[in-house]
Amino acid sequence: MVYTEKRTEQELRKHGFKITPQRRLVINAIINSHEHLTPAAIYERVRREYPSVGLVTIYRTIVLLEGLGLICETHAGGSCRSYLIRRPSEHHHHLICSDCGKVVDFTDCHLDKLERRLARETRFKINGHLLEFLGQCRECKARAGAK
Amino acid sequence: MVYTEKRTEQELRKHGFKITPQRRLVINAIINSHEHLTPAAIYERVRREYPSVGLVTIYRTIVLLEGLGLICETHAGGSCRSYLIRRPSEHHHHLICSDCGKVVDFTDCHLDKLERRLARETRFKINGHLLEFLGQCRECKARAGAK
DNA sequence: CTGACTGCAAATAGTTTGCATGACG
DNA sequence: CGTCATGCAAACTATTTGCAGTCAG
Repeated sequence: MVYTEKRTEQELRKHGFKITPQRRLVINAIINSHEHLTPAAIYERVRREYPSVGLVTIYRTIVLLEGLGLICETHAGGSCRSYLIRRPSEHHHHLICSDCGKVVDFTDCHLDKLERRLARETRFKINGHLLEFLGQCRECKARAGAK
Repeated sequence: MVYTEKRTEQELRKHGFKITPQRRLVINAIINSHEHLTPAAIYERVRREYPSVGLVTIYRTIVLLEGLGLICETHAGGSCRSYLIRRPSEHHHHLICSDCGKVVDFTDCHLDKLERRLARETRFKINGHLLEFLGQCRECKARAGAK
């Protein structure tokens, strides 16, 4: 947790960007949520601590953090503009709860073999892939069942 | 090709929707493109044949076709609102060229084992997944190399 | 100090809705 | 013929840009 925060700030400094309270709050909002947040959701959270913040700053910070590879977009859960903190840089994927938005990361997708086969068959040069699982987490499953 | 078109129209009729020239053109535009098309791109193509069409109709038709499962969204290639025709309903995925937008479908993702393991470990009920590979097709690779 | 960052307001892009007219079945 | 579909205009939402003042380094 604290580590991720430190690392994110270090990365900003390393590239010559300034650490402002607004940026710090955006980073914290994303780190402390285990869901994927839309720009509006980030705005709302940052505003609780810092009411004068502008939505524009949220957008600009998102672009910045994404450019540095510190956060990443999710796709499967509705909005295509939802963001998550990116844990240290290994390749990873998400399992997303479609009810509450909770996200679980996993890293071992074993797609290399498939990727190689596709590359061979289609003669594409494959640069990457997007993999997200969608489902219901334990709690939401229970809640839905109880109804 | 023709088959897909017929099937799409049958499906519309089956659900009580009317076949209008506009709808036919939207369907054809999506079928005949081997790229994923944004609403604006579909609009432009339909307009060539039917200049009085409204962008609104494109949106409404997209929603309709998507609701019937006849087209599907792509995610990996930039815009999150790009559509492809969905070949008869088996589960499939896309390999997308990030330069020209060309799409190759593939069906065998072999993710069942991974899905079961994730479900067991996280206690999620997994409902589906999104998998897209991104790369450069043969032609774009050659063109890029030649430069 | 000074350039980068912020917040406001306004511009822009993308999408949806209300309503009168038109056309498929 | 009745109803569903269309197209226009207008409303909305989401995002971006210009600019003057502010602040981190």
